[in-house]
Amino acid sequence: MSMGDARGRILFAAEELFSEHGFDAVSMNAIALRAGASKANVFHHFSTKNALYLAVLLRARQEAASHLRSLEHGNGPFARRLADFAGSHLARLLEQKQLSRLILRELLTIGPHRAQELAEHVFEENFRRFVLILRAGQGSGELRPDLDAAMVATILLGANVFFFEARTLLRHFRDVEFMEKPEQFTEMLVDILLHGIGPSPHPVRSRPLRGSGSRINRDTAAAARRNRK
Amino acid sequence: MSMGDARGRILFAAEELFSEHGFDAVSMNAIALRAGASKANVFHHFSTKNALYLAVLLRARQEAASHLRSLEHGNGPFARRLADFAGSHLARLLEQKQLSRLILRELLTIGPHRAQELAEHVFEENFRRFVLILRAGQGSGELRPDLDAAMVATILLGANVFFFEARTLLRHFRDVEFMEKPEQFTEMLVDILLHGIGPSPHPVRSRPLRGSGSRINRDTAAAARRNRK
DNA sequence: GAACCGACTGACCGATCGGTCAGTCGGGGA
DNA sequence: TCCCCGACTGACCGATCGGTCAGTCGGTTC
Repeated sequence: MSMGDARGRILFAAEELFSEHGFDAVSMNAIALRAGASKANVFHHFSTKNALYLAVLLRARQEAASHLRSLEHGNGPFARRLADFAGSHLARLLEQKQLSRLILRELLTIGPHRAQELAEHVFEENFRRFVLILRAGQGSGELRPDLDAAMVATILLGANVFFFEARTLLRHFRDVEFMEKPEQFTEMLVDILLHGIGPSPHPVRSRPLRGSGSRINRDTAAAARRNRK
Repeated sequence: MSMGDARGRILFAAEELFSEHGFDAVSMNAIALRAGASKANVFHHFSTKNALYLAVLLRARQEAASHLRSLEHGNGPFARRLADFAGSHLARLLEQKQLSRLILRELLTIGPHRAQELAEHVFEENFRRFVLILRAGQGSGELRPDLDAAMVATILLGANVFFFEARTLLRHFRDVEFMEKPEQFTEMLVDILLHGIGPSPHPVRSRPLRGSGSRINRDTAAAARRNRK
């Protein structure tokens, strides 16, 4: 929790508050209080409120980029890589929920100009990497070649993001039972995607992902977690 | 633009500003200016800033509920109903982007308590209605019975919401070509879902989803034919 | 006409906002 | 020893915040 230097504590407090309440709802005084510093000291380390916000955002981006870069381990079968990616991505959203919310908030606020910058410098690299995985799957015949790979990527990411951002809502729906089990969500998501994506004339449902029985393998998410560390 | 009474103009201005910048970033003065009224008059019609915000939010909810209720016309084949639902939902997100953003903003802010209220009073009804459509599809054999219907609903809604909220970003990605054509997005989405959802050995592929057998899915139709053999 | 109404306004309130400033303090280099 | 520098503070600034208030105005009712 408490980092040694005040600067770190300020950044941490700002990250918490900004992600929880948004930029305008958080005062520099509140940040200083939570960080255990004086307001003037906050301005000593960060020249303006906006500079502090940008510093927090920068950390979020770097964190996101570095983490997603670690997902490149993939040489296994396509289904496995897909499940790994989906599981890791969702797990990361949930683990770093403050940063995730921060970025989702940004998404709602930014205009076209900042969007382009954000797209090019931060997200496109990861998105493209994912798309390339999918294209590789198409090339090797493990994925329907007529599909738009970016489309598939969008669906998968969208499902994960929606799971994350609407989870406090979905949790209350009678029909929803998977909210407390992200791994199960990932598993079902990949199952659904695969059988829509699979190239074979018959759905590949009978073909096991990892050589176990006909049921969708229950431990892909666990495998993803294992692979990550 | 200009509605007759000042109260209406205030509500309209508030809706614009709140959805664009968020609650805390908008001052009552700004709302009054945009509405062409004095700040005191705004307080004459709405006792507090929060009351005004709630009034805007209430309108958004009612609007959302009434519109989704109009989607219940469904007696056609399952694939058609699914495409209709997805298409209408996405179209509505894009048409009413101010209200949509408003609600997405709320989702990021609310705590568990307000979430429950919001869930029960506004969204669950629509969500459940959609789930029932899916369950009906399962009952009539048009949809894989082993799937969690709520899960399928979440994926579809998530894809649409993500399309909406990330569209300023996605538009800049080289791999993404469908951002300017929501109908094409819906079509591909439903295609992917259907072939993952269809009952196992022979997926039900209803003919054209939308009235005209348009050029739209020459690729996907070809793939469907390929998959069938 | 008098009495009353809701719509509406400008001037004003205390609180809080982001940001500044002069100055205190402790540690390290000369 | 002196000096300097970065971390840090409390007191303070003008601007703006949400909200109040006394009062004006045009229309309706008796």
